[in-house]
Amino acid sequence: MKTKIEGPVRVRFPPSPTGFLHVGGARTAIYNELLRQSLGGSLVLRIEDTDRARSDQAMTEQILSALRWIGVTWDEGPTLQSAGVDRHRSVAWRLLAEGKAYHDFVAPEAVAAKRDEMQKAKQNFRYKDHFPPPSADEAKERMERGEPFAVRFVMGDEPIVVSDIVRGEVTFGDEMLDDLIILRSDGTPTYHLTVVCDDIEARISHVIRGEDHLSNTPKHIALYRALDEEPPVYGHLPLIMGPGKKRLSKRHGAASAEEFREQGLLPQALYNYLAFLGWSPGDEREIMSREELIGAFTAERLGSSAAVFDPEKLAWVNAQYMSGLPLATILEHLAPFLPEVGIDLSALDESVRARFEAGVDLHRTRAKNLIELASFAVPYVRDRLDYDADLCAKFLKQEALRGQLEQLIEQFGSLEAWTVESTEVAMRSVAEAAEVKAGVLIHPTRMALSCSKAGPSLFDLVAAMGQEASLRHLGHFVAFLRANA
RNA sequence: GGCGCGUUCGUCUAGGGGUCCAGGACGCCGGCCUCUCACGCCGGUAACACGGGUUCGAAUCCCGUACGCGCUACCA
Repeated sequence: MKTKIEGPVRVRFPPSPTGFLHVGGARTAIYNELLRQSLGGSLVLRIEDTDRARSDQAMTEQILSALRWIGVTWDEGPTLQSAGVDRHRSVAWRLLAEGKAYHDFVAPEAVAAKRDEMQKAKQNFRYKDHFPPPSADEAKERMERGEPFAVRFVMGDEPIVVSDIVRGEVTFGDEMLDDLIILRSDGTPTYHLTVVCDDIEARISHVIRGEDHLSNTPKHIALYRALDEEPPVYGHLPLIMGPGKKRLSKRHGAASAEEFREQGLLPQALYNYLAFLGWSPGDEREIMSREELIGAFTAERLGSSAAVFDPEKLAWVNAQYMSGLPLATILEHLAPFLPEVGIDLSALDESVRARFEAGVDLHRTRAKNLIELASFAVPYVRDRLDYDADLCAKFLKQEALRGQLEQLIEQFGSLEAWTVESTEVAMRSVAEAAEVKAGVLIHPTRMALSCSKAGPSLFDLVAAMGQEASLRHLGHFVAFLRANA
């Protein structure tokens, strides 16, 4: 039975600052945001930094930055899980005092040995079947002797039913229900204790997380009950896989949001693509903005089977945004990639800047990403271009071409109106006078203006470049042909 | 080993007993457009994991098998 969700909701996204924001995590964040935005309520961001050794401030910043880049917004936090350690510990003491947890003096090695033994005998292993809790007196005595101990939570034997938004009711029988450590012998709380405590503390109503936590959920529910708290509504998302439904890793291309950012993808595209990995609006829309997704999102439509991450489809979605977003938005996202190709926007005067923007607008439909777009923009701002003799080999061999291009320069130079139409008329008349097909002039001209054999329709290119820059490049190109003939 | 989850074109998915000889999208192939390359447009390719049931009728419900993934930590 799927549970219908009603708002307002209090949801959370708790990344560990131990690395980059994985696409799976990014998608979890997106669904939580979509749920919160569509139903009202709050999304709280919590940094799970209890594993101090592997966490640091830079990593946390990295994750926040990736979240902001992709366009996920949150209402509360980021709060640090590490700030609640005393609270977590006192909850463990409380459970101990209420007899819902006990002191565990068994050495980890002894447990591991037993586990291995059972594993070899192909038997199910449960801690509580082999290591009975110490009596109160024994525990007291051993504590006084200074023996190290962990705190273990008592799991009942009653089956626990998880009512999951995406999977319906999932029952866990007693084979899986085992006493679990909530406080390590060094006094630090374990994950299961901390999530439950923090979700209670933040009054979380809905926990939407990865499927890897589904089997952990009965433990969490037991903890809620032991603390006399109502468990949240759960929803476990299928995992994002690599090719062949194997675990997704860097080997399959990018696996983190940061990498896509560096590759020059638009965040709108990643957001859109990720939202569709495991969810669909039910109609035939594929390209939906964050706002449209918020309007259409319902948790009931979340899928339950694992999806393979497909960089090719992401590339297509990206291309849709490259051509569909307002120019100003493209320009904004393009800015960080400009220094790489030697463009300093602040140093450009107004006319060059206008030329640059016209060029970006003209090339955006054929650039796969922002890196490519940036390089396409170079000829619009640079005074002189460097031509490649190999690429131009064909033009170098055409002796008549130089003279024809000079004719063209003359014609272009005398044009009063510089438009797609006027330049085309001028070029065709030069071609006609020289008794060659227009293509004979069009291709070298494209090369002269863009250093490339392929590109936009030539007259669009010429119009965007403007008269002055077009003539200048053409002049340089003829000189280049002469010098290398 | 135990337990849990999953399985529709290569990939993302629609579908939830008859309207499905299974629809859309990416990819791939072909065509149109054309000064090139893209975009766009048109067409094609290709799937209900397997086996049993239930039913007049199953992609849809039930059981089993296979495969994949997850959990089974003093990791999170």
